[in-house]
Amino acid sequence: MTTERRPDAAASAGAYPGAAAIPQDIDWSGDLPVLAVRDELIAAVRAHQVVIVAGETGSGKTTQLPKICLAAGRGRTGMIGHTQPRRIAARAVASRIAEELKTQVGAGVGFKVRFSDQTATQTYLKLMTDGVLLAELGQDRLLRAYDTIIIDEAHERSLNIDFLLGYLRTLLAKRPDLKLLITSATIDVERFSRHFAGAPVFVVEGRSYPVETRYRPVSLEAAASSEDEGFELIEEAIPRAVVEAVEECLQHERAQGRSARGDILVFSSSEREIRLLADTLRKYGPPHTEILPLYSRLSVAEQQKVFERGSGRRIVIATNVAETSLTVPNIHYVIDPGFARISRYSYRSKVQRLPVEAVSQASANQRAGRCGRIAPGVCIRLYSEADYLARPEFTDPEIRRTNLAAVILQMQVLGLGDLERFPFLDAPDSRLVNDGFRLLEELGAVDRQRRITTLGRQIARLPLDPRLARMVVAAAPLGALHEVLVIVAALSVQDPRDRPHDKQQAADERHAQFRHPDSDFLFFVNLWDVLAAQKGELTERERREFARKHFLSWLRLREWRETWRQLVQLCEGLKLPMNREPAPYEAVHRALLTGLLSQIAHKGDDREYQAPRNQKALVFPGSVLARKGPPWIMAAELVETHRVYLRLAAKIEPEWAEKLAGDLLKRSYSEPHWERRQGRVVAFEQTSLFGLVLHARRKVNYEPVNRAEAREIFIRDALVAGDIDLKAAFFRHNRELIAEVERLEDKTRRRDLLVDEETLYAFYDERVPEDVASLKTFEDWRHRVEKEQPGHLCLSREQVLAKAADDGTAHDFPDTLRVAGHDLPLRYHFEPGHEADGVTLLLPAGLVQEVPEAVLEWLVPGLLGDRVEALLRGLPKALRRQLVPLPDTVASVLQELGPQMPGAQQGRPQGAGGKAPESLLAALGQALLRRGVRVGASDWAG
DNA sequence: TTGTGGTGT
Repeated sequence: MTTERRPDAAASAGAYPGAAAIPQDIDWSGDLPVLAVRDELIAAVRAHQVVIVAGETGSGKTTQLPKICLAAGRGRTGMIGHTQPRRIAARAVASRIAEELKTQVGAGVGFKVRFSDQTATQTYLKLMTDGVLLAELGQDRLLRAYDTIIIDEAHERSLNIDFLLGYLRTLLAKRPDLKLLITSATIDVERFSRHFAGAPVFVVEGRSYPVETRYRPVSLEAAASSEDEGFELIEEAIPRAVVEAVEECLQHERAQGRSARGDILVFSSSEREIRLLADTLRKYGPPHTEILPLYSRLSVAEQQKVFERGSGRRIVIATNVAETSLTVPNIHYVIDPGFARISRYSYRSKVQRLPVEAVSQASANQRAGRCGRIAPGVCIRLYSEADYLARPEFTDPEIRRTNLAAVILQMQVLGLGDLERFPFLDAPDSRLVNDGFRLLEELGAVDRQRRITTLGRQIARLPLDPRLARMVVAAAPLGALHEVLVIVAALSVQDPRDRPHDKQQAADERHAQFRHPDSDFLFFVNLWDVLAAQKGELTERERREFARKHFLSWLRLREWRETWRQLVQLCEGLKLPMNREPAPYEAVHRALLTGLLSQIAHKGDDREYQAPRNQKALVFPGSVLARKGPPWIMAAELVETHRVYLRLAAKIEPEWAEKLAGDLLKRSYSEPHWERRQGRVVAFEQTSLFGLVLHARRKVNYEPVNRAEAREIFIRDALVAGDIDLKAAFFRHNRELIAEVERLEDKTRRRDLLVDEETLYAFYDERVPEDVASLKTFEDWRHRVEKEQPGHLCLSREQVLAKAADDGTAHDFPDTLRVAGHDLPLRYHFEPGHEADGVTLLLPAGLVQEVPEAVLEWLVPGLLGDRVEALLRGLPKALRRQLVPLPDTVASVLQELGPQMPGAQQGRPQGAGGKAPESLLAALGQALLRRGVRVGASDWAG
């Protein structure tokens, strides 16, 4: 780790001690192509602010350019900063150049990568990763620590490089004293030149041997009949073609009469395909040949085999790791099927995809170049020349195919303004930019106006993916910072688990003891606890042994620990308190969920999960949840390969997501209605997040949702309909008033006496304030208002009566009927067709015998008219005709019948005990007879 | 039933 640190560069620009350490004489020995143009380069550096140097591997540009800069007088007012895409390269280049300049690494020449700063005050040449230079922008906006900057391997076009090239272009005007050198493979250098106002380009020969390219297109005859051509190609046709190509290499070697065997490098697109090719080659390939897989995730020991020279011939089957990151020694032949997995972020599905694609011409050439380093080589391409020529010249730069949230956030912090106008070499797709902002908004790092928030600044200060940084910030208040830092550190380095192909089961068994049944994340916490406990107890040797036995990569464990340590320090700076007690599951996972809101999924049929935006996904088979499948999960990654996989997952409760989602949560309401028991208006709420329904039908108080509508429902269904438990005088009064009118309606067999509901609604609507929509708010208001106006809510008789009812009602429709000396209650009901329609005498069983039927025929005075009219209408036509106009006859007959009603003299009908009453039909018959119409008993209908 | 390769305040 760091021993010395430079003082603040900007403040000490005048007192830069590196210049004094620069050697007087530079050793130019060594036979490197770049030295042929050394003097021109020195002159160019002096004359131009920007110089582009294109050269292939072996040109010596990486080691000689810094020296050329020194010779051109650079490094005198600030360091020469020299960036590399990879840490390993930064270290290696630093030690090579330190040796050539006869200084020590960490003295005149230093390097700085994550976790290791080997620079000193006298350092005049600083190797670093491009990520480090970017990070330094935070403290040193004008890069005053440097008077020269070399961006190496610019053709790789990583996000870091593209950002740096854009930033440096803006910086050149502000720092006229700054020199910039850009090196690249000999591809597309004109683009770089144009980007920097026509900077001069030097093309330096690589020192490599000629490579003969042979095109051997894969025969797809066998695949033609297959339904899945891609499958056929990868599973059968390519392995077959590779076997043939290997044979061709061996034939070539025999024809050359070479004594030493040459190794063969086969490019492959994935671990799976490597296995497939390896199996095929072991079966059908040449005997006595070592087959070596090579890919980044391979354990260190297995990778190391590639660099240990064995005795026999070797065939190395490698992913793209061998195209840029690792140089496989002794390669005379390259076999290139022409495919690679390319990471592409889909702004539409918000998913990282890893499709297998045909590689670009640039990539194919880079692959071919891998066999021309020690001798003339042969590259066999398993595709046609026409295919090659039809391919894109260059691989899409990363900025065109990745999520841009981190870059956007960085630019916001640096105040670089509008990303759309930033001078990128290739402008990012605006849809990717929008999606980057969308993610930042989801994380709360920017607001709706896309301005960075306080939270965003905290996130930006952590050297983490924004999602992971968000988790860290959330963890402290939840008392789960310790666990979350352990997890986040693990997620930001390579998985420390080794899983050698031939010992998969053993590895899985060893790893199983650290598993948590519901969460892949807690694996890391469990493992961490065990490793932490060992620190005081076991020697390093014992701990290494433990790691080995448990299929854990010591190197990656160290990276994990160092990342964690760095994060712990930063959290202290951010004043995020560390928990001492272990955090419960919920706290840890709520914190994680803050960064993974758009990566939740809901269990569907079978093992399939429904992920956001209507996507089907599967839990990655290595997860503890792969078999179990709880209803709701979140995943650290959502990657599409053969399927969409949810990798590193944990069980969650949908309520956690609901609470965290804020404005992202969509709520819809249905069926708002009054609930008497709750005394309020409720509705069913449906919540959803990114199209996933978190809760389908939850009963909620509707008042805060839509107060106006809730109030209307409250007035209509509670106050007007009377469906409310109110012990209030006004309410009893109003109910009684309404009941009275309703009784009147029943008696008079009409439905137009009570005012309609709208009128009653209007009455309350006028009085009840806007903010009253429930029993409680209503009562609170009523108690206040009735102190001033006690009758404020009382309806008057006029207000409930639609028309004035006549005053004869009490006589015409008595409430009781006097029968056999008893006042018996009468019930009125107006509902034609109903059993109880009309008037009903409630007769105790004991009195049944005492009531003459004749009494009942007469009904009550108010109904007698209708009854008589009905009887007359029921007469045979011949009789009826003599009674027209019927209404007149009814009116005049009633005049006579009225006084004859039972009990009419006393004002009340009478039953047995008085004079026996005459039957209605008899009385009516008499009345009609007086009008000259004789009605027989059989003439009465029914 | 399984993922290309890097980088960091």
